Amino acid sequence: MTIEEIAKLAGVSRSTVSRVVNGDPHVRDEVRIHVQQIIDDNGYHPNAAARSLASRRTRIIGLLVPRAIGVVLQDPFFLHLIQGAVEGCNETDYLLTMLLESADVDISNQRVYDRVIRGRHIDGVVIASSVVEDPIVERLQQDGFPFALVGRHPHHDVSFVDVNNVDSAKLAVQHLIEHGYRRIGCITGPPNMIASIDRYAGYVMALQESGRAPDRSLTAEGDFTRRGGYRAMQELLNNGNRPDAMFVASDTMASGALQALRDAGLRAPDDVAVFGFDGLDHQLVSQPVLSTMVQPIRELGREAVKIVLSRVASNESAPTQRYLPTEMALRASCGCGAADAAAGNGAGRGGDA
Amino acid sequence: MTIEEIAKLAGVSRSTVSRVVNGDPHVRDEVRIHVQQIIDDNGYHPNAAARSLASRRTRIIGLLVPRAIGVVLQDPFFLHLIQGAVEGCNETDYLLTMLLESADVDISNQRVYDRVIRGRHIDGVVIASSVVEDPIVERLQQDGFPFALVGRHPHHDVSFVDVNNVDSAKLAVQHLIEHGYRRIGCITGPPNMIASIDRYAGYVMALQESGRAPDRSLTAEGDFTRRGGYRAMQELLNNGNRPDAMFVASDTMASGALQALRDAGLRAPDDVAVFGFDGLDHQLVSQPVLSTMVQPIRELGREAVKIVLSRVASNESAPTQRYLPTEMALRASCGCGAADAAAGNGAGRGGDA
DNA sequence: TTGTAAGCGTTATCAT
DNA sequence: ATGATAACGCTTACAA
Repeated sequence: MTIEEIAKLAGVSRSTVSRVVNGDPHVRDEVRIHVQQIIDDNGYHPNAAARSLASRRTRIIGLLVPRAIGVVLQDPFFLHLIQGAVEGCNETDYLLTMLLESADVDISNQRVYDRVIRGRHIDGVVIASSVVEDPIVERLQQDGFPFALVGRHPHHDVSFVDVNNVDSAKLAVQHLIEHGYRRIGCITGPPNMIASIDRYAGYVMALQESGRAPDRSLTAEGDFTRRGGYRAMQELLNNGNRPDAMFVASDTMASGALQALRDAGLRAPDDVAVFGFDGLDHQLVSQPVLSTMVQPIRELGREAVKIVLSRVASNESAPTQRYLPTEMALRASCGCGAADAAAGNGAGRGGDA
Repeated sequence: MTIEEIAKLAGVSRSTVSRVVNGDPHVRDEVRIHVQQIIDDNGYHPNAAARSLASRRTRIIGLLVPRAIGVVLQDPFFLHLIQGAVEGCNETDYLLTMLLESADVDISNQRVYDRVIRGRHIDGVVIASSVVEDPIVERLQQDGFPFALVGRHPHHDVSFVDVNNVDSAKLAVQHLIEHGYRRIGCITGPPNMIASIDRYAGYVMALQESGRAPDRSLTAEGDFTRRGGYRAMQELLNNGNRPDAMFVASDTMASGALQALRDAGLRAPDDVAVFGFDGLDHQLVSQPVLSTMVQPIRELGREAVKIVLSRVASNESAPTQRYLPTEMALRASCGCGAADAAAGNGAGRGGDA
């Protein structure tokens, strides 16, 4: 079935069929209905390649998931991000395609880049990486290809959407301080990710502003996985310098940390309080219920799509850098009691930067 | 940059450039090198839409991940499957695109289907669903669209790749029987998935062949998630009829079950032995080390891609139904001692069906 | 081995 | 509001 055949069947020109397909208002209702009928009857769907070639638009945007597929997809954070991005696309009649890099071969990733980006398979791309100095950002910038990051980027010319990780982490730690904990430790994310750096910075700032110096022996490095959080917590427990509270840079790690406490015969929050980050503890088996700093992850995904689309529409426009607000969810693990209610508490700046 | 410009720069016709780009051997080496040089110098990459339109091939295959994005992507099983599929594509210079269905709206999924499949965005599709009577299978069959399932399908006309879940589960349970356990329970997967049904069937067969009747009070239903396994195990422990061994239909669930045992103050394998399925316990925090039936998940992904590609190449060919072998990994949780070695033990039929 | 030319199925511009 | 007609950038017989 081609547009030509439909045109013939409907007794109109292919221009008219094209207009109907694309919702052009300049078609008589009578004609539109008739043509649409024939389209439906024959199960006609426009050929994507022909359409893209003629319109110079694919109506697809990519979601680039950087290497380490395993690590990445395992994190529930990504599920929400993806879901948000899919929603953002659906709302605008775009298609989302996940671009997967193979774990090992760097060359083949390069090939995928060329094929997909330079070959104009997609109109724009959302990048869910956010490691410091990801080379792909520069490539895209040079190619003048529309893109947006989920996770802030230092360069003022790069579009992104994020939460304010520094302020949010700081608020979380301040909350622990208000509880009266004296030895507040931290499990960080990988040191090459901006979110890790920012959250750690917030942790340090909160301590410093309350007149304390951060103690390196209370800090351990995780990798945003449950197992990483488990090991980091174990490490801290084994070095003989036990904290009475922990700020953990992700809920996934926090769930591992809680597990480590349990396995060590310790109780949270009585022996060690725990505060997480992300707001997806309900996806995990966590007990006690985790207190956490909630990010609007789905919104981040949607917003990233919106930004990309706006850049697709007009590539000349100024870059968009947007921060979405976070919210504290105070539950049992920080010592707030069994109350399961969330206390609203915007930490992000909100609105444009 | 278009092929035309490159041709002009190289002083050849665009056919020749096309031949070089596509690795056609009918080009003089001298010319090929010269043209390639110019291509590289100018960073030329063929336009995907134009290429597809002319060749009637997109060189993309889709990986359709059925609804419930959350449930599905969370399972490490999928990570391996995806990785395998990506590899299979890389090897053949195809692109893999993940087709995501939005969680809620059924209509939009339909739209995606039409746009992607009927619009010929992709040449073929791997379906990672495997729920009983997935309507999409029939749709694809009717449309004559190349596809392959990961997970067997009862219809003889449908191509798929799978392991023999019945036999494999049976072997696992027989192993538990050989250990001397008397009250062997089972945690199943969702009842609408073929893999669940088959594994449960294997469990029942093993019991029956050893002269026992399966006891419904020793069986609980999970959903292939860690949490689901946790709850199912709790349920069995609470009904007062404690098993001395468990066959759990996935490692993810098994890890939850082990957790439930620990939380109940029981030890594995001494109080309750546990045998898993999948072979991805190392991804999980499991203690003791889980005995499990290993599936070659990545191979399943690769193989599914291969099958789809062969059907793309010649749509007329007979459907391919292939079973890959499984392997028992006997570790501590079934009572085999701390030995971490894997005992080879092909359970699949191997080769074509 | 290389070039010529005819599509591939749309959209977009310009008349009417 | 509708219809011709010229792109869009490439592949692919077919000719040379």
